[in-house]
Amino acid sequence: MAEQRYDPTSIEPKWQQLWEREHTWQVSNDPGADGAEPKSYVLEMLPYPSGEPHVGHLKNYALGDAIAHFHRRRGERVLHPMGYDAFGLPAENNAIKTGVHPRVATDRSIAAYRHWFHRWGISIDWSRELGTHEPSYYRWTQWIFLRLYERGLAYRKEAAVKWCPFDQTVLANEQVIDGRCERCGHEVELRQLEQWFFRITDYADRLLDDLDAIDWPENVKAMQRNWIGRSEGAEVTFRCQDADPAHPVDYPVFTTRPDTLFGVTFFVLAPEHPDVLKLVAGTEHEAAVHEYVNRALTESAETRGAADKPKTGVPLGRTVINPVNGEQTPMFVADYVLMEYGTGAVMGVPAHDQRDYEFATAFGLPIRPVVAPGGAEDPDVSAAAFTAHTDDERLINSGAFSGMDAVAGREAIVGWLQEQGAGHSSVNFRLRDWLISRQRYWGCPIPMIYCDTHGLVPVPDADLPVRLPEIEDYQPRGRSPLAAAEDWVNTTCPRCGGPARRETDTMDTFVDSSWYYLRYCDARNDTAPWDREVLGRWMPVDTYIGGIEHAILHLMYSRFVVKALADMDLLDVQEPFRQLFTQGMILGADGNKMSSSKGNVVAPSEIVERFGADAARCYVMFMGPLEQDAAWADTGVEGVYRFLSRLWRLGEGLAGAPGEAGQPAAPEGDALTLVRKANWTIDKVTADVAGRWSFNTAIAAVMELVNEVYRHPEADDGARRFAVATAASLVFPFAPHLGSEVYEMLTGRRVWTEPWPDADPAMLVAETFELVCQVNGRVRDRVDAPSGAPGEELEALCRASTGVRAHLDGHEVVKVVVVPDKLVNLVVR
RNA sequence: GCGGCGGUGGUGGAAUGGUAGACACGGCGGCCUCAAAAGCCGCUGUCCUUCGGGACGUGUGGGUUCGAAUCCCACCCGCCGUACCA
Repeated sequence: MAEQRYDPTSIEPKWQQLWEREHTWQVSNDPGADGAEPKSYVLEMLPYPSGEPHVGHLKNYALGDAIAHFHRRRGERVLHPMGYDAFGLPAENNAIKTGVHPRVATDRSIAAYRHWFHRWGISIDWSRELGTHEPSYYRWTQWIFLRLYERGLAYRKEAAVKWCPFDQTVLANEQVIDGRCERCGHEVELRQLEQWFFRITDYADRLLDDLDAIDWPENVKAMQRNWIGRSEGAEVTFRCQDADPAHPVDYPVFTTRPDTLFGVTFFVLAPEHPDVLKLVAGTEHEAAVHEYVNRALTESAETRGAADKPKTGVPLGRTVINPVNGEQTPMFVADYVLMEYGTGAVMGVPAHDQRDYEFATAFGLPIRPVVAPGGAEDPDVSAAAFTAHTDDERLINSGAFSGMDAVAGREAIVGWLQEQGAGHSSVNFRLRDWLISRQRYWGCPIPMIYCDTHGLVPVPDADLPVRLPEIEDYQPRGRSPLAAAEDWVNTTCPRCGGPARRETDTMDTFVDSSWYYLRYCDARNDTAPWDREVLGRWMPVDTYIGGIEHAILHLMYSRFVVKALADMDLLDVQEPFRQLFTQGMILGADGNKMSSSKGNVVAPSEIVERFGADAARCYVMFMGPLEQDAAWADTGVEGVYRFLSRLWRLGEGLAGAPGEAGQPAAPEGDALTLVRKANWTIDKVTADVAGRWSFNTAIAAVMELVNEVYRHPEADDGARRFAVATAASLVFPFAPHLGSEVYEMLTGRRVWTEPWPDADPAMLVAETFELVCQVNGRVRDRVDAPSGAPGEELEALCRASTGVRAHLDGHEVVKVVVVPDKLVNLVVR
């Protein structure tokens, strides 16, 4: 007889075809008559279709699939859909290079992704598939834009914006990394342009506060908190009278340290501050200030932003009045003050702020300490003083406030300012509004029209979608390529019918992906983006899985959009993603990030062809903790393949009399050992998958069970069959084809219709256990002891063991610690 | 600076105050074979050993505890995020 071998190339297509034919993973929006099954919405971040999927995708979707399968078999109605984030720059840049329409290249990639998701056996409800570039989808992206516009949450304004000279488009703050374009790495420039924004800053407080209510990794929450950057402090008004005594001008500043107001010795405006040039017009300082401002404005964000750069600036020859003591304080312009944060003006307190200290030192300005430990009169004003803080910080040199505790002093000073009308407590955020317009072709058109008579007019809902026109030339030229599509641009005003022009910018693709998980709930609705009631049956996403790189951008934008839609009474959740899981990266075998230039890229297609989808999937789950980065090892896949082969061969050897794979009634000897091990495995895998997402140890447990079956070839077939069927059942979420195959061989049934097994509590305990015998906390022996034996009995067994007796000689036992069913520790002197 | 995470065999990792190193890779030995592949079985933290066992061992130094990889304090190193944010 020829030896049978595990052959994934015949097993896997068989099950894939069956699942496709029977739409096995399709789920209805109708919960059914009883409606008793709890829902579970399991979602992996949708892919950007480019070329073919890589191993990171394999891990992402294998991971989510295991969760989806597990929940289904625990009796939940699971929504597990798929779509494509199809608009975006890479396809467009490729079009510029090759002349191939971005839609053609994108659809080709989508086909490849779809193919591989089938080939990997991912359990997707394909009836809800979508692409964000389809008019049936982006129609509703535009619809959402219009709703935001109506609420005043989408608006146009001119602002200094980040411009990528290579991609020829503006970028959101979040898309600028270290002063460079997130996509192409080119240094960004600042440009004064009129652009579309979403008013995400209106939601800053809620975006911050609601983080406490969601089950997300701490580092992601921390990153979002950081990005939102809430600072509590005060706004304080400094008045400038000497520029034009008849018309004094007030300059408010934001400070987190109002308690240091008496320590202000200078006052600084950002180079971009609109009043800088006005203040020096016609004075001896004008030339120097002009030169300084021009240099600052042309400097790249990266150079200017360097924190270790020495402080520079020039005096304005003007003064402002410090409201707390009436002092005339000299004004400067300096590039360490940023126009985009606070008011673009800063009060300089060199004794209590590192940057102000550096500036004061460079310009010979006085340094006046106003807070000191214990109220000391002559405190340290060196740089070291910034980091040394004590519990007892008191105000000094602060007029009537001197002697007060710093915290109380802060409140007192703000209260006084408020009475004088010179300030008030205030909260400042780092978060800026979301710049969403892009001067590029391959995106969702912004549904707005410019009419000569009526100005900005929204496209009526009935006219949606505003379709992306066909164009010949994708080359960006500082304005949207859409502007060249004259037939499309020229339209009529929806209000008066007069000649009008369309908005030619497209939306940031993060707008497309900020709501796709809502559309899945009701993906084929063509009268509305979703039915609110249907949405209510699925949202929020219970488990969201993706890479950490979206910690800020996508996840913050989605949270904003959901909150805005909730405020419009269009849906009923405040947060889109209840639980978030961020998976670690798969690195190349050399431990580096995979990249074609390093030649360390692992193509999942090759792995799947050589070892099968199940082995590939199991391996990426087995590599280590899912949230951790891990380096690829070919030998690791082989090891997992070996394990699956062993399981398959066991199933093959036992197949023949299906239907008898339940737990044997009264197993003994080897059979009992196997039945116990199987139940232990059920318990372990269930806890590892449900409780702590520890898939590597779950798979290891099934390996142990398989090894145990090999170790007991003489056990009766009933017990072996039970153990092997259990292994197949438990491995199914990770290796769905093999799990299905082996389970069917043994039982004739489909494993995914079987409920997730429950461990038999009676089989989780044995009549004896290995008692660990310790002396002074060190293991000296191990003996068999009856389970549930009383402490005295365990102590006696421990004292009697040879290993312990050798260490008891001539010593007095002063204490005995007994851990039932585990160990005895004798403490001796 | 600030915030988050981590440091365990040759390697990936396991161990949520109770047997450190599960499982897997790699390595060594054996069986099967004419041979190989595949497969199966055994050994594999370090050092010492009279072969019974013993000592040491989870970044470093302290502490708490009968007992610490795990908790506490201090420090060293690494990774990730963020930063002239007033």
